[in-house]
Amino acid sequence: MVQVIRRPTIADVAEAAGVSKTAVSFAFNRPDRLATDTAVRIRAVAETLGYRPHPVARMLTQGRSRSIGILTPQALSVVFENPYFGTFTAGVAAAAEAAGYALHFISPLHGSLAGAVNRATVDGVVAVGLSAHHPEVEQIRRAGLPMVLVDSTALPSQPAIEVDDEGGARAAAEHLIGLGHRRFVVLAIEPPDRSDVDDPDGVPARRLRGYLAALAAAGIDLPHEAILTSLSTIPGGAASFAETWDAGQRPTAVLAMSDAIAVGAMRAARERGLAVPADLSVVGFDDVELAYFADPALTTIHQPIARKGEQAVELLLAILDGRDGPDDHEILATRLVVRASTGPVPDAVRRTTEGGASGRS
Amino acid sequence: MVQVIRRPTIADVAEAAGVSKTAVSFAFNRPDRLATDTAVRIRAVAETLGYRPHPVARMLTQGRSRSIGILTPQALSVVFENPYFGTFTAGVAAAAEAAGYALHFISPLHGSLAGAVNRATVDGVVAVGLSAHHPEVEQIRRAGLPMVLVDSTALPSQPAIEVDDEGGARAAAEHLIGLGHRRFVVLAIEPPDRSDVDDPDGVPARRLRGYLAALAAAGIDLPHEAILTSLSTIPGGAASFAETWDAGQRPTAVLAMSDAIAVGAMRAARERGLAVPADLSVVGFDDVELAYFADPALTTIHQPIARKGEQAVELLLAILDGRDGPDDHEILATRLVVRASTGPVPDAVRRTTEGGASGRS
DNA sequence: AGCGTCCGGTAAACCGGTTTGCTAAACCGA
DNA sequence: TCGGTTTAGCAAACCGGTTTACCGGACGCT
Repeated sequence: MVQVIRRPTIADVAEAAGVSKTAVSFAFNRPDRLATDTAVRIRAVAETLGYRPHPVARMLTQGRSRSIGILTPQALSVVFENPYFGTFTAGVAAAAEAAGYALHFISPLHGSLAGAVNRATVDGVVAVGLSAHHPEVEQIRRAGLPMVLVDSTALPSQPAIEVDDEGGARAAAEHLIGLGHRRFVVLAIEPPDRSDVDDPDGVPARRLRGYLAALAAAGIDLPHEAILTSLSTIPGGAASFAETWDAGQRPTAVLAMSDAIAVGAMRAARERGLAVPADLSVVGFDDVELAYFADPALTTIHQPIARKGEQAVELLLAILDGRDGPDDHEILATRLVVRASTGPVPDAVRRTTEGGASGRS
Repeated sequence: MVQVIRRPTIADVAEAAGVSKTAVSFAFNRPDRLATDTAVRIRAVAETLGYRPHPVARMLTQGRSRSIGILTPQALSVVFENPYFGTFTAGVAAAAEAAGYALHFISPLHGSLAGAVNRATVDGVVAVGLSAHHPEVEQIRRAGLPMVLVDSTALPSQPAIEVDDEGGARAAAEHLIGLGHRRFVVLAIEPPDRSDVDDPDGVPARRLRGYLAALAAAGIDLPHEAILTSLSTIPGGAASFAETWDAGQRPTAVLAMSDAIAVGAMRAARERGLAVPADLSVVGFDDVELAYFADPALTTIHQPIARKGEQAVELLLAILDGRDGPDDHEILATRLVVRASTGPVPDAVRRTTEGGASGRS
């Protein structure tokens, strides 16, 4: 005969202590409503029974879960490989913990982000990298779940934390132009979802606009084939650079949309006998720890990653508490950090291309 | 007059469709129990009302949350700063997502891990870096929550995924000893909780045992003051090395318990005019991406970080499904990866200390 | 003594779903 | 025509808590 272990319920405790369920509930949540010794006795009984209030039942009555969701358009297993996300999450966690909220990660389960959201027991959501006109976003809004967008242009009615990606990208390109470079290759981030490839609000599109604006201002044309796309990983960046180089393109400077891609490009370049920055300049984006410790240290665009996470949660909590409306948009600044991966265009190249404008060899 | 937006319940849908709550529930969960056209009609009504079943209510009746918890003894904001954790989490997420489970992070809220656990709506827990005899662990077990331990020696009755930390540490020390080093400093990881400082099952203690075993076998004594402790971060490692160096100790080799600490030590060493590995050899632990891209590339002990996360979840799910008992222990291997941060002991030092045994100057 | 308050505690409704009988009508074969 | 089997749908119980409304007794005051 198997001893069935059933978790004790509030009714079990009530019976064992000879009181009502109400009394047990009060003993835990409103001890002032009970005589001190009664409350103590009830808690003692509960302790010996190993009782702990069922969190789900508690949630149901209170209507709050005291946890917030992080919505990612990609599987967590890929997203967490990116150190950028770790830093962002640290910021999110700092603000959430300070307010006593736990973190719940929501990623497309079995391909359906909407389905995952419906399963999730959260009071609100921070969505990262999901554009405002995304169908999922619309569905979540309809479900009445408060949400703050990150890394996506804000809609008027949709709260969001914005970063000046375009300005940062412009600064990156201007830096290289100032060093005399005129043959570029852009290593872009591949959007997680095919449908987002041309999303004008997405981070890739915003950064591309910044690059192109600076290049155009300098009279430089960037041919279509000088824009390569890959996942924001070191291998992804390496593959992109390898593809363009092996196809015969001979850029002197690489505009990478993430530090991971930049480091991958440097690796692929080194494998092809190129010295950075003597033969090739590389500038990344994000300024993660990797950028500082890469060899050579990576020139990149700094953005306040952790701060972004904190702000998103703070805004979300403000909305949850009714302290703030959905129309609060803040734009965080970016800035160029010059390290060792960028330098003047090689003399040999300068002589052959003086006045040239193409990124092709 | 404010329009109060109340989320529609199953009763609202039932009324609007002119059926019972049961019918609505069946329309979603057991369409075969209903006439096809009725089910279709009900779902249409639900759609126009914007109804989605309340996940908490659903959990309550089904008794499952379809999410698993990650228990960390430190605040998430510090834990996520560590790239090691990102990789581990990626492994956890891969296995969890494959099985349709979401991830819920549980960290000590307001200092109480037990309190946080009680709030959490999870089917099971993966606890990282929590020793089996920790009071919190005992409490969770009593609460009947299935749990798998990681980075902690297993108790017979407590399922766990183990890594051969001691063997790895021994290999690290033997590598340096083989290069002729005899003056060491150990940069240890500071346990999150003061009460865990002397936990013999913890990762720091296991790695220290490995170091000491190798040193003892070579007849080398490690003085007490040659063991420094810090958080497992780059600044932490830098501070530790600075402290020991500035106190006058002159080691030729550093045994760092994590790659982050190792990189921090290299940084502090460089600031003090030391060349790695010419003047100082450094070996890390974990083999995170940082180790590969550090300058110089870090010699370290590789452990299968992501795989560890996957295995932990797989074991947990097996227990949840009743497919497996709590007595399944697997020990994952570690191995030395030699890169550029270690080299032979400097000649000058060798001459002066031939036969010496101390880590002091 | 009589009246109003406070104290300690309880019964029952409620949160929003799922699941278990049960019933009435439709269907079916002999 | 009639008993037996499906079929379609419903009422009510249930999950495990919280919260509201109420009640009896002790206390304090005039």
